[in-house]
Amino acid sequence: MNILSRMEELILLSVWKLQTEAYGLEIRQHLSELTGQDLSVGAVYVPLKRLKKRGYLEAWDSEPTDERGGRSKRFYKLTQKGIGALQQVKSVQENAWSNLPDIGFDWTPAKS
Amino acid sequence: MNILSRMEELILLSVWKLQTEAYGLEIRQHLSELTGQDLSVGAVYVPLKRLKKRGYLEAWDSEPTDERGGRSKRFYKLTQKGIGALQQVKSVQENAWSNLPDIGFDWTPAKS
DNA sequence: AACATTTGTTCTAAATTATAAAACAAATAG
DNA sequence: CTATTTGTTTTATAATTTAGAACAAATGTT
Repeated sequence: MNILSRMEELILLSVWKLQTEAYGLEIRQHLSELTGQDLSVGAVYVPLKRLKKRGYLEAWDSEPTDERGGRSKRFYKLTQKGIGALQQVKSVQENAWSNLPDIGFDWTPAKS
Repeated sequence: MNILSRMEELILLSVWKLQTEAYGLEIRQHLSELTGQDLSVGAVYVPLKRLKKRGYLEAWDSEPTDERGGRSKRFYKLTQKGIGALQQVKSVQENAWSNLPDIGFDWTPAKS
C-alpha cells in the first residue's frame, strides 16, 4: 500500500470531517478553508474518483434536495481501507516531525 | 507560495534531521526508514534539485572523503524559505487533523 | 598497471497526479 | 420558457514522481 499524496490525505480527512455532508462541492469548499487556496473543480472530483476506484471511499447518490438549484449529490464515506491509509500517513508524519534537532545548528561548509 | 507535496515535505525534513550529513544517498536511506518503502535514486535527486531551484534548499559540494569509494558529496541545507514552507505545511496538517468527529458515526444512505 | 567494486550524482523516459476550464445535467425562480 | 443555481463529468495540459540506466571518481585487488 503506497503512502497517500497530500491531496488524497486532505480529501479523505474532509470526508471524515464533513460526515453526512461529504460531497464534491462541499469538500472543495472545506479544502479551500483548510489550505487557504481555491481549488478548481477538477482538482477535487478527479482525485475523489481515484480514491473511490482504489477502495478508500465508497459513494452513493442522493435524492435532489428542495434548495434553489439543489440537485442530486454524490456522497462519499471512508472505507476501512481509507481509515487505515490515514492512520499510516499520520504515523509517518509524526515520525518525520519528531526528534528534529534545533533549527539553529551551524557548521562551516567544506568549500572546495 | 504553494503547499508542499508530501515528497517535498519529507525531503526537507530529512535535510533538517540529518544536519551536516544531508546529501542524496543518505537522505534516500533516511526516507526509506521513515516511510518503510525503498525509493529509487531518481525519486530523491529529482525533487532535491527542484527544491534547490525554488529556493527551499541551498547546496555545496564537499571534498571526497577517505572511505572506500567515497567521493564528493552534494550537501544540502534548509533556507529560511524552506523553513517557512515546512511551518506552513505543518499548520495545515494540524488544522486538518483537528476537530474530527468520532470515526464511528453512522447514518443511513438515502438510497435512490 | 588494469580491472572490479563502491559511493555518489545525472539524465531521461514513462507513469501518475494535479489543475484549469469547458461541457453537461437537472432543479427552481421569475 | 429562459436565466440562474447547484452539482458532476470530461478532457486537455502541466507538473511531479519514479525507475532505471548512464556516468563519474575514488579505492581495493591482482
